[in-house]
Amino acid sequence: MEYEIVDTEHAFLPNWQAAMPAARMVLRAAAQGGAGADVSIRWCRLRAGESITVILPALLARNGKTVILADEPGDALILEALSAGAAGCCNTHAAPEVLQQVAAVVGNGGLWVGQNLLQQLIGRTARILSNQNPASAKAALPDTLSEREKQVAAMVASGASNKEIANRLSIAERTVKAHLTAIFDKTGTRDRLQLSLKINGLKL
Amino acid sequence: MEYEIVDTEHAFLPNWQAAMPAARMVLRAAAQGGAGADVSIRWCRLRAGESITVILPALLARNGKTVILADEPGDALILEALSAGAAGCCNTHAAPEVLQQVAAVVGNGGLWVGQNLLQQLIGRTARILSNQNPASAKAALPDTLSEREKQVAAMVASGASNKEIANRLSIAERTVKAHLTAIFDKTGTRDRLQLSLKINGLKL
DNA sequence: TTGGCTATTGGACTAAAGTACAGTTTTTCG
DNA sequence: CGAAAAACTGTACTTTAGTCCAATAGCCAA
Repeated sequence: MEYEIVDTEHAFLPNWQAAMPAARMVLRAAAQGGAGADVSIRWCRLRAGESITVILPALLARNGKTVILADEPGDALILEALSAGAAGCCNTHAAPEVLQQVAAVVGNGGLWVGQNLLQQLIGRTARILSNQNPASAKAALPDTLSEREKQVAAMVASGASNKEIANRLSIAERTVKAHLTAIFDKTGTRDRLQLSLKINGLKL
Repeated sequence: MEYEIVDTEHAFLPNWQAAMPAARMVLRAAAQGGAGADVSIRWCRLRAGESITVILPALLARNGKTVILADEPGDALILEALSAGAAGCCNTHAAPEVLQQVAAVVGNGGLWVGQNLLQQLIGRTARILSNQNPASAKAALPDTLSEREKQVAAMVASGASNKEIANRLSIAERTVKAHLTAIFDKTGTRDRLQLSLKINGLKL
């Protein structure tokens, strides 16, 4: 349960003190090199105007989870942080209870996302996902595909090779190819990768 | 800190017992009417095949937060639950630690979303927000990849063939293959489709 | 019954993709 | 400068993918 706070100056904010009195304060310069001790969560403060991509990679190379404490957290910033590998991103001046909450979630292997952003994410993506996530990929496929073809298409979209599909469906690899030819034709795709992108909603 | 568990039959599962021994068990029929007491979180079990929209509205009309305990939680189901107003959705048989985690998050006014789904939401929305530009894809790649490799990887992930990549980068197709071999090695993928899924956040 | 659709498979082939081994040039950095 | 990493390319090879032509068998509806 070792916490490490990384910042450009050695100032321990009151809310940090309250949330994690035992945390170790480290200057950002010092945090770059060396093989960090057994830190479970590394809190890195991101000051206004700074870019995540500049400081995050060096931190991720070390052990433990990384949480961004942003002076000016915006949805875009949070998304960027999470995409880049951070386990969470919250306001630098968040209440101690919130920080402890974040620590609990991240410590258990979760990702922390603020409620505002989460609501937005859900609203924005609900329809896309409910129709086009790999699990229910079949639903997103054109009705022109037969049942068997949808089945094969879904497996291709999730990364299976022809041989794997053949084995799992107990049919000849040749048959898989036949289905695929029909699928490419009906869906207007040229190969399995294009098909995957289409099924997964990443391409028009 | 009053917990109420709503189910069709009066069976207290072991993991529930462990996570919240003081919870009150209520049959679904009884939970529909009346002005519930001061319940902070209402856990409602959703059995296999049942629809959320049928049982959730009645529960939301009452006080407290509602969390769905799903026998067969899928991404689509979870989204449906959250969209419909639930504060979280997790597996009926989730470990006690997870349930307590959920309770903590929800109790503090948050929404609880599983990590898988969250990763997907983030990946998708990040792409939407950044308008599919290659920069976002590159950011999602391991920093062990060199600049050129990230460039190639991003193009592969968007569906380009080796020849197309070679033309666009004005290098030999052979060189593209060389980069790909290194990319597969570093990312732990076996072919371009797996790489695409990984980069696009559809696969661990 | 016949025609159409689907599922299945074979052989043969072309085209990509990916690997192995080997090498040169350029860039980066101490 | 000199070492190391990255970028680039070649020949040759194995493995998948995808296509073409052709055929058998089951199911359903006009």
